[in-house]
Amino acid sequence: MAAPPRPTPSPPAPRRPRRPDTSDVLQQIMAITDQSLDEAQAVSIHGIQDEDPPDAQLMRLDNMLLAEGVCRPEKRGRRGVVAMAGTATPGGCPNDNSIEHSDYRAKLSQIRQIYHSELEKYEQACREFTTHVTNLLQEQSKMRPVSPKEIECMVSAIHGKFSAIQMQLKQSTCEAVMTLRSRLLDARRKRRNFSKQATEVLNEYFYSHLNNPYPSEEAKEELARKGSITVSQVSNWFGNKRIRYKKNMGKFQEEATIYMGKTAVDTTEVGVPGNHASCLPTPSSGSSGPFPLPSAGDAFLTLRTLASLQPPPGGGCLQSQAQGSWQGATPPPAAASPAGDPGSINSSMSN
DNA sequence: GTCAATGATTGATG
DNA sequence: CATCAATCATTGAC
Repeated sequence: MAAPPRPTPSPPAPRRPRRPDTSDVLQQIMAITDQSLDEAQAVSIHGIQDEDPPDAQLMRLDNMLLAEGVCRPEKRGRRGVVAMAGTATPGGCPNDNSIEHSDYRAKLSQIRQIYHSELEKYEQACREFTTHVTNLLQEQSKMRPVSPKEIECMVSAIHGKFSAIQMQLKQSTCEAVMTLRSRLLDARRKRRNFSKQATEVLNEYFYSHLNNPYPSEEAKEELARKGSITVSQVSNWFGNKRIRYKKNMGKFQEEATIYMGKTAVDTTEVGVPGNHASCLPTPSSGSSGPFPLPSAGDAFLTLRTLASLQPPPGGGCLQSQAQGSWQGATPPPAAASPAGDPGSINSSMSN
């Protein structure tokens, strides 16, 4: 209340990438043509160079455009893009993202097209202007002596100007790509609800391992496969679930009843049902009896209801499971305890 | 538009 | 590095 707990991260300021326009280019060219020859001469190569050494910057831009797959027109820019797309997704590329990625690729391709057509225009303009100026100088040579050196100087001055413009183009392109990337690829806060199948699988695991809802890496992979999500999504889900369940168990009672009943039925009726129940590895330390049964924590109060709703039909350890100490003050359960296994449904029944 | 649910991110911790 | 806790940001129901 006193102070906002977290300063809102810089708002995603809707920056509009400034794309070089043809009119922009024309203006630049006009600016050049407006210059008297003397002025143009003054801005000779070295003049430009020590004004702002473009080498390093230009190289950076070039590298970046190359990396982004903007350079090398249609020459299989795919590789670069795909590789980059991969890096933007921590822990693998979920099928889910492919939509955004194709969107991204489409837009990137647009940018690439614009970039190349602009570049082409610049180059052509540069060539034309150069010939124009040389012609002019040749005309002048009829009136006065024009040294080849003077021509050379002029030409390089023009090229210098045009490469400065090109640099702007590259810069703008880089900016555009970055913006696009942060919008589409980094999809950080993009959220899509999991499929029913996924939540089902996750909830089943969660409630059947309520005494130790910490799936091992293997279990996470299995869950991820079954729910068609990524392992990190599974981890996120369990992280959220544990906390939210702990915070407000009352709210989850119904859900718990459903899923615990489900798994109980599954396991009691068929033992190992036709499915691959045994494929889901028990939690990292699960099978070896992870939990010292608590002396009835607060979990008991809410879960008592469960117990009455769900009379243990032989797999009656549901409720004791649910009192697992992970809800308590000492969360990290991974430290295997010597205590006997209260009996997770999976391990006890499927064994 | 409001609001709860929920997936993702972040910073702290061991 | 996995997890917790707080928070953000989107979704979907109303």
